Amino acid sequence: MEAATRFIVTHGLSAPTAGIAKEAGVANGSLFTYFETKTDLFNQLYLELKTEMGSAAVKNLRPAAELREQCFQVWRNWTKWAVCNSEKRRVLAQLGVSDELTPETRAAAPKTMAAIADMLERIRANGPLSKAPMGFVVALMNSTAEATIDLMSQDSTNAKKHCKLGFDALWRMLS
Amino acid sequence: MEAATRFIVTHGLSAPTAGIAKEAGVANGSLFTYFETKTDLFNQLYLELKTEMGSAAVKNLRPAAELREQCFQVWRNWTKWAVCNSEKRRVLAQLGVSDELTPETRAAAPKTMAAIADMLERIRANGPLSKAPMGFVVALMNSTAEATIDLMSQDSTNAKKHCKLGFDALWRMLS
Amino acid sequence: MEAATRFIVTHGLSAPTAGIAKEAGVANGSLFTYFETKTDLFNQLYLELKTEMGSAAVKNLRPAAELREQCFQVWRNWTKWAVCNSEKRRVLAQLGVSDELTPETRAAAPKTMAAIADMLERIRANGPLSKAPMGFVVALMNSTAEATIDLMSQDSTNAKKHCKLGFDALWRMLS
Amino acid sequence: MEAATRFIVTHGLSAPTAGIAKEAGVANGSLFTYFETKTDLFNQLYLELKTEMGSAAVKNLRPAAELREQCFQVWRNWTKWAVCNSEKRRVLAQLGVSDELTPETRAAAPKTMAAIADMLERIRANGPLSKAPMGFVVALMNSTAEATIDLMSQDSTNAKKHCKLGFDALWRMLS
DNA sequence: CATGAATGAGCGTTCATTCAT
DNA sequence: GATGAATGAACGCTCATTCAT
Repeated sequence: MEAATRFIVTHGLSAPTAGIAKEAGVANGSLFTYFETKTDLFNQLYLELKTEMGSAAVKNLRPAAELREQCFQVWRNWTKWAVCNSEKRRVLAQLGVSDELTPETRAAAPKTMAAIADMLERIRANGPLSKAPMGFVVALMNSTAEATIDLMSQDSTNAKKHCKLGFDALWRMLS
Repeated sequence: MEAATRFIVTHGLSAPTAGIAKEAGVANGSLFTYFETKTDLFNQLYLELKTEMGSAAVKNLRPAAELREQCFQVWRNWTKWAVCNSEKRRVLAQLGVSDELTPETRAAAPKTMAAIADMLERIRANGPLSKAPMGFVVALMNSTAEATIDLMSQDSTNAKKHCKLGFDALWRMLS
Repeated sequence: MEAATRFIVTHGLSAPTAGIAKEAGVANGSLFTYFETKTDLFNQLYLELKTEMGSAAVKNLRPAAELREQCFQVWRNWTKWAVCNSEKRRVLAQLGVSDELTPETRAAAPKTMAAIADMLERIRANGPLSKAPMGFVVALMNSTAEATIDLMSQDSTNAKKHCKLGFDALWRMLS
Repeated sequence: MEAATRFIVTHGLSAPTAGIAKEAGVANGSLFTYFETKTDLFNQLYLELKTEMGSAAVKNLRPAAELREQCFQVWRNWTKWAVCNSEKRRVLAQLGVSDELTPETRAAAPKTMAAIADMLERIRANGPLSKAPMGFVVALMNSTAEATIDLMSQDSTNAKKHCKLGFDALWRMLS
């Protein structure tokens, strides 16, 4: 899967399975010992990366802390992971918009970020978006994060500042 | 190009050129009279759709009006166009993340929304994002719009309300 | 199709489509311009050969002649065609037992030999097989012909004699 | 080999060796401890089935009995075995026409039915086929048997009657 | 310029066979 | 001897692109 991530970053989702196998140092046929089809590989990879990202985001989370502080912690974790794992993030983005993901995968994806959704739910409840659907709020957070991560990656010297900048923007929206 | 849009929506970016040609009612070979390669078609299509969207967004814009009102007008135009032209929007999204777009195309894309960028520039100047790079602000507006449009499409009965909801969220971020 | 026949004779039904295409002097992809799939090619080829054989068998048939004479004429035509077109016959045999033929093809096959079946029907009516199902009588004739053709091919010097020998055996069975 | 028979019936001769091994309850690699190649397995299987059929056909044969009666006994044995072992018969048929059988196997095959050939030889000697090659007579008997077995299998209620019907047809040819 | 048959490189996948354990 | 993961050649089929008409 690491090999797949590496190879997809440079060759896109149309990367030949043979190339992925080679990158992994195995014969092309061997790939199909582990994944029934290329699509299957993509789906598993997507969930693995998504889960990793979700786990990274909730590290060191103190449930007792203030909501704003909790959220900022998640934000810091999340953006840091994305900046440090830009390949994984890029592949995640590509897979997310591809039409290779099965409905099952799409359905399983939100569960990897359930803890964050819970937190967001509590934030939303008392703010201006109290009547907006959760999906919308999640989408807003997601896309604000994406923009922030892009900015942090482009100008990594000021990464910390940008991180805060993005979070403040998010918080203005939510509360 | 209309045919391409229609066909790509249902078949994805891997749609055979022969299929696009058939949808357009011409011979498969004829397609290559107008576009050197499939990639070329994609690039031209992307710019055309982007331009159309940009033009739609600035319709009826009154430069004399208040900034907030101007921005809301753009927002209404934009989201309405996207809801009414969901096929075009979908294709635009697919092309945007594809690795078929040339650097030239990516460079030319912002110019289609120059008027909006100008407006955004003025809004930003006096707000909390005054020190953030323009690209970041544009990305925020873009992604907020995307989320809003999704919401409006899913629940079109309350489209107007959702449009306002999204705009308010955006405005909170920007000012 | 001629090329397919030639190539299948030497390589069996597992002959690569690329080989068939090359034998035909076209690119491997071109084969699929004419036949949707390899299976499709096999089905069409089967019916073509079967039809050709059926047509050959009923050449110069005089409906006014005695039944025995008519039958002998068919027999002579049939065995001669088979001996002269041993490649086609061999491919026909291979296709006949393969599991590539669709039910449609199997259903269409008897129609190519309808005239012979009619004749056989009249012969059977007054003989010892009057109560046997037509399918059985057809199978008997078929297999007797096969054995005869093999004999004629192996020892072509006495082909004519063998042809008569086979026919007499058939006639003894039928009448 | 039983497993191979079972598996080939449902999957054809292109059945994966892995499938055959699984059906036999052994690891896929183990299959190659007993058979050097897949072709080798096919050849051995063919001879085994052929031998079994030949043995079944000559059961309870009384050399003292009249030729016709002896032949009928063989005929009854043979058709009964084939009807009761339709899987084996089907596989035998598939193997017989496949191009996997080596010349050695083809050469060894007749020996499995030597006793029947002997009997047939004596029948032929005094009949209308006295001058026909033995191979031809064997082929006739074979194919008549095949047709009869098919009929018996399709309409097993009247199996006995069909058996007699087929034998009478054969006998008319031979004597 | 329009056509559409022809091209052939390239892909995902299969499977007989090997071999380290 | 038994295992089953690993192998890699081979296959059927697709499709962007070409070009003679």
